[in-house]
Amino acid sequence: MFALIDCNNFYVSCERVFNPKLKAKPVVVLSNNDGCVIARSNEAKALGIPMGAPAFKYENFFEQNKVYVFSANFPLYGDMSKRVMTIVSDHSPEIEIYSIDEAFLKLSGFERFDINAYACSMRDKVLKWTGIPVSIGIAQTKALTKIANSIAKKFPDKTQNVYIIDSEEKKIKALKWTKIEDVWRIGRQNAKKLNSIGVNNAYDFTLLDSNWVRKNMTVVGLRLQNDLQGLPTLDLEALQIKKNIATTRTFEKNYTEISELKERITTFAVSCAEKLRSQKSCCNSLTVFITTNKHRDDLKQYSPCITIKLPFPTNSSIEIAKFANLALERIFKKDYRYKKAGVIVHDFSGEDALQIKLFKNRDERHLPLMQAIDKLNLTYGQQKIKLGAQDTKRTWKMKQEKLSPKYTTNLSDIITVHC
DNA sequence: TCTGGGGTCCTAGGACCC
DNA sequence: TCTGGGGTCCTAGGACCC
Repeated sequence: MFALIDCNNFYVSCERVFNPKLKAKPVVVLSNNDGCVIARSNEAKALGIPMGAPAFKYENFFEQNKVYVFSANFPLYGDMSKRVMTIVSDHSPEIEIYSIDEAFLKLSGFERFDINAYACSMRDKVLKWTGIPVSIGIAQTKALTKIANSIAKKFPDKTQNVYIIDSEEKKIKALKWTKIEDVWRIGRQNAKKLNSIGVNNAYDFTLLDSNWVRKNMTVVGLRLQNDLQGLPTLDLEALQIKKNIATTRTFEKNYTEISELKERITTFAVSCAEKLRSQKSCCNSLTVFITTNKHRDDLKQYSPCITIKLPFPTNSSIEIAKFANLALERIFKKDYRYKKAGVIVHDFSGEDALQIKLFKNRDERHLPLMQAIDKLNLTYGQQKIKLGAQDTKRTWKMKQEKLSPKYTTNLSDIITVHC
């Protein structure tokens, strides 16, 4: 059997742990730049606020309905996630941390266990030790645990947030209950395709001819079908180092000059290089993109993107920034209003695996220099040491007007208890 | 005025090889 | 008249996830 542990309305729950007056109130958390809604409490969902709602369109609505609004506080959520995962990982030697708020467990050798009692005690322990409520779904396969989990979440009174699919009848009932567009790994495009041939729920999907599924939904769809039928096909996946690292941002205003974009691209490149160094990788190629505002159909659109191969693997901020700017120069065109840009690095090799090239080699002096910069930034705060091409006056990163304190990761934000 | 950010996997098609 | 067959590698783009 597999189990899926999923934190309920995770970001909202994190805010509630340190701010109890938010309990039973509508609460939403906004994306970076306070752009759109990325988490909602049950009360906010009941008010009809959709996922991804643009915040500016809902300003009045939030006020009228007394909705508590927060800017995303990722240091807090990341730290709370670590605490939850530590507890969860005590419950099985085989775990896959699937996202910031979800983990799969493999329950091998639990045949003689009362799995329900085991799951309930895990749920209680996480709540008591971290304050985060979780739902747990258990079934034969990963795809079925996803469904079990949504049942556990949807019917808290009946399930106490723990649901096990352990019989054929329960499986069929659960599959019939799940709308096809709500199935894990069925996105908008596939749902449309399936609806058009009369497949409306997960059960219909399991009955489809597997050749049709293979042909129209690739092996991805076929694996999912097997898994939903109860045939374990998707296994736990080991934690691996990243294969891509990206830093992308929407700007607070439109940029038209290449000099402005160069400053942004340099900053994004530096951020990618820092992330590369933290996982001890070098990149061999990078992609730069810039784009105009896609939500404005009255403006001229231009969204170029370019990938370049680097002459040698590197994780030096200086080198990566230099190549990213060369790439930018090749795609930039005048007379457009750019709203967003990004740098993505890929094709990684290990930091130590240096390959000597005949003509161009990386500058070995960069490595100790970068180590020194990383150390200084760690001690004195992010971005204290910057490249000259970055805007040294720019101290803020993005719009975060409703940010809660970093209760668990910043000593000056620690909560005070009055006895 | 204002609409997020960061990932993974798969496939088709081009370029190349003998 | 007629122009093979079997590979590999790489990349862009689509679809999906949270």
